[in-house]
Amino acid sequence: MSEPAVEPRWRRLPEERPRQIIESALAVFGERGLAVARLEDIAKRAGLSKGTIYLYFANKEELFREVVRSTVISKLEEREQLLGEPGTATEVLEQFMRTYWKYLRSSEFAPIFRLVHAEIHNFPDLAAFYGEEVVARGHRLIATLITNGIESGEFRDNIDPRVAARMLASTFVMHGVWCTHREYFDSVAKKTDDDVLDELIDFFFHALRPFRSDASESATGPLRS
Amino acid sequence: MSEPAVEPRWRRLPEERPRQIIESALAVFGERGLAVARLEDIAKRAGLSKGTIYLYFANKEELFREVVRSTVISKLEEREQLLGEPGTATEVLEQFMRTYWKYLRSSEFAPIFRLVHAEIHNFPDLAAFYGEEVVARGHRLIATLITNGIESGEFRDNIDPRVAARMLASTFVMHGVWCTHREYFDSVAKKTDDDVLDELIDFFFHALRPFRSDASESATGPLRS
Amino acid sequence: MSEPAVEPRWRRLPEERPRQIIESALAVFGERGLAVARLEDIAKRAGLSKGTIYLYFANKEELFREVVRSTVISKLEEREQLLGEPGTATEVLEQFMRTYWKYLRSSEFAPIFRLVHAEIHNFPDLAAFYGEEVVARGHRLIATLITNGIESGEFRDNIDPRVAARMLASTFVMHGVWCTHREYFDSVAKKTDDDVLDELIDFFFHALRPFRSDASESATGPLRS
Amino acid sequence: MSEPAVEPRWRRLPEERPRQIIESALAVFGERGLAVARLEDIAKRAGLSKGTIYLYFANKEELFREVVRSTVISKLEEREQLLGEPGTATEVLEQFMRTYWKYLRSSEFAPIFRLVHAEIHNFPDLAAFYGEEVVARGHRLIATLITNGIESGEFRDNIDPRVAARMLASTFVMHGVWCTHREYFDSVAKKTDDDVLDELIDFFFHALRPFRSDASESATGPLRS
DNA sequence: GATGAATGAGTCTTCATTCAT
DNA sequence: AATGAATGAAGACTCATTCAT
Repeated sequence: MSEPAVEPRWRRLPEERPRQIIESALAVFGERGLAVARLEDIAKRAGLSKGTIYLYFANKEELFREVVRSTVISKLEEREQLLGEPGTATEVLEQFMRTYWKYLRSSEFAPIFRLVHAEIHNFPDLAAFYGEEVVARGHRLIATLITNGIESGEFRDNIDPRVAARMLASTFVMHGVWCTHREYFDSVAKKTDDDVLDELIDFFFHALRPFRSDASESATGPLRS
Repeated sequence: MSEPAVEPRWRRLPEERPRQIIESALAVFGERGLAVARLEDIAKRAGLSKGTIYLYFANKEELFREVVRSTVISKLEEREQLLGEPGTATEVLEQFMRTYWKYLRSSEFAPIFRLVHAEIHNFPDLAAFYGEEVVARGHRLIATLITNGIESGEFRDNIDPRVAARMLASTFVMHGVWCTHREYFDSVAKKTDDDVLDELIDFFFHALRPFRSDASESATGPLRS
Repeated sequence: MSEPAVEPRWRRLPEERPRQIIESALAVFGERGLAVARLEDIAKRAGLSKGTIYLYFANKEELFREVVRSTVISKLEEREQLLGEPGTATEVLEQFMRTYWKYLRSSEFAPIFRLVHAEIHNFPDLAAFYGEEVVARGHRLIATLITNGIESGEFRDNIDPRVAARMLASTFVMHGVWCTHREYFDSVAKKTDDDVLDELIDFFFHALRPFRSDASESATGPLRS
Repeated sequence: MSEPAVEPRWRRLPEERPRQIIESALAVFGERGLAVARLEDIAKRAGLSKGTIYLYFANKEELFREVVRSTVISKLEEREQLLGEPGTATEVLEQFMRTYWKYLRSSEFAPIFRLVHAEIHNFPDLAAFYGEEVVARGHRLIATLITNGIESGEFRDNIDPRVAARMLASTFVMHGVWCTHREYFDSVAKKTDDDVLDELIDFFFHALRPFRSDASESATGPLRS
């Protein structure tokens, strides 16, 4: 589970296959959901035939598990590396927000979000895995970044970093979802991804700064757009 | 197994049937998802037989549409009434947050959230309906409350009310989801719903207030818990 | 298992269905074997559609179990009634042999024999059931008839009735099988069922009688045919 | 799982392959039946890979034919050699019964019996082959032995040797089957193979002897056990 | 010769939908 | 209006067979 992203499942060989299938499955599961997705479509999209999937995954459910696990795991390490980056807490946090947003806007996030929220109900082990390794671990990372800022005096000290971390994460995630379905949500309909990111960054630095400031370097202008 | 699933005290009024079915369907759809939910289970839970559903709904999909629509609509009016309430913007906004949170923690919200996000791809019309009537309309309501506060000087004036509304809504919604699955998310695991609500209220008033203040009446204590 | 032949499986109604299906299944299973038989063929032969079978039987295997059980059970009681019949031991035993032979030559026996010997391997519970309720119980019945004859002096007393019962049963069963596939077994190819029955009866009375007799009433002629 | 299933000491001679495969196939077919047996299991048991079987047999069905044919044929010659043995008819017949019983109790007989009776419908050519080469030929052999005994005055002369041969064969075969599944058949449950053989021998010499005798050399004791 | 990955036809099984009662 | 038996289309899964290496 924490080994290199592509565990040799229960057969070996064309080292490509499992990854090919998982990618294809992520797309199809993400579009249709676990129950509606057809193995045949996954196979077709991967350029394989139905039966081949069964050479690498015991069944549909097991494939689903691997899709969630392996897609999620591949993101975990790189995220943590931010902690070692040089710069002020403000700079590092802003960098984190930009990276985070990029992930939330990537093609990987939307299907995973849908799958997790739609199906994970029926997979308690996956839910526990996702809750701990993705959500909680993410929150702890953000909390650490904020703590750094509090200690350096960049952020106000009357805030619980863990609470603030949740505020940040929740806001970013929901905005990611809304932006993915821009056509349905007029709140973000006319904004670009970058507009929205700027709003998010502005809002959080305002909320975190010890004093109100009408102008600042990165979150420069007033929020009122 | 051959008796009616629920005690047939008095035959319910026929006009109640559709509502009965929708309630039952919301529960079952919410638990299993549209694709996996079985009409038979919905019927059984409603104390009816499979065929009866077809007397009131054209098919499974149409039933699903009605479930989302009618569940959602019933919430819309009452929400808007807040605008007429007396009190300062701060008081009204806090009241809104409490009401909102109560809804997010009710048994209705989780299934609807799951359904909408799980099936959104397959029901563009529902997505549009939900996006406009629930999300956008909600955002506008919040934005109005915030605008009132800005105009009264209670909130800082360098903020876009519509942006702030989104921040608030996104935070509340995601926290609602996390609290629903507390067992998997250690970030909120040890907190009660009321704890979390207090954090949310605190955070937002801090973010909205024109000047940093270390103590305030409603969001009294420091955020650091 | 010992209730009236047609247990109401796990749904009720058209009291005919289960029996219809079991009869059809006996034929198809008997022809093709459990693995090769197609549910669809069973359904078709019963004038039903595939899905209907699943209203009465959980799956193919369970249907198979019921086929063996119910087909076999229906024969059990009537067989035992012979014990109460009037007449000399010789007369009753001959009557038993005639009845037994009739059953072995009926359309029910061949498929059951094939099924039992081909498939029962994989169903230890069925094997135990069949071994006890059919084979052992049959042997005990025959042994009782022979014991009666020994006590009356009709049969020789230096024979173990239980051993003789097995000899009789084994001979009858195998001859039943060979006669069913007459086309392949020239040993019985040119004989009618009645010829073979006469041979069986002759042989056993010769083997059981205390003294050699060159002529006798029922098993009259010499065995040499 | 990726090593050759059996230790690859020396590569076996290629000419052995077909025999290897047939032996393995007999075991697997015998256990599972033709339809359920998987080529892969046969290959694994033979220490080969699936594809290799196709180098020697056109397909599964052809392999099955060869299994039955070759297993059966190997027994045919040795059986016939009994005819040339020295000794009285009684001695030779008893020797035959012992040899026959040994075969029936060997690991080869049970699977072949099961296969033939299970699949006979689908392979008329095999059925004809088996019926003639095994059953009929066996009956003729026994009939010859009995004829010898009649002519020598050892056996009674009012018996049709061909009929008696069938009686003997049927009894032995069914007892072989019952003994193979001792756990399910209490009639033979507590007896050893040798006990059963003694009973069979006793019974047949009693049935064949011209006069009742309470004691005899080979089938000495009374049958009553 | 030998391998085993890949294929896809063939079946079981489920369940939305229909309809006679 | 209500029922629930019956239908049959749809999809997961297996495994004999092929074929590139």
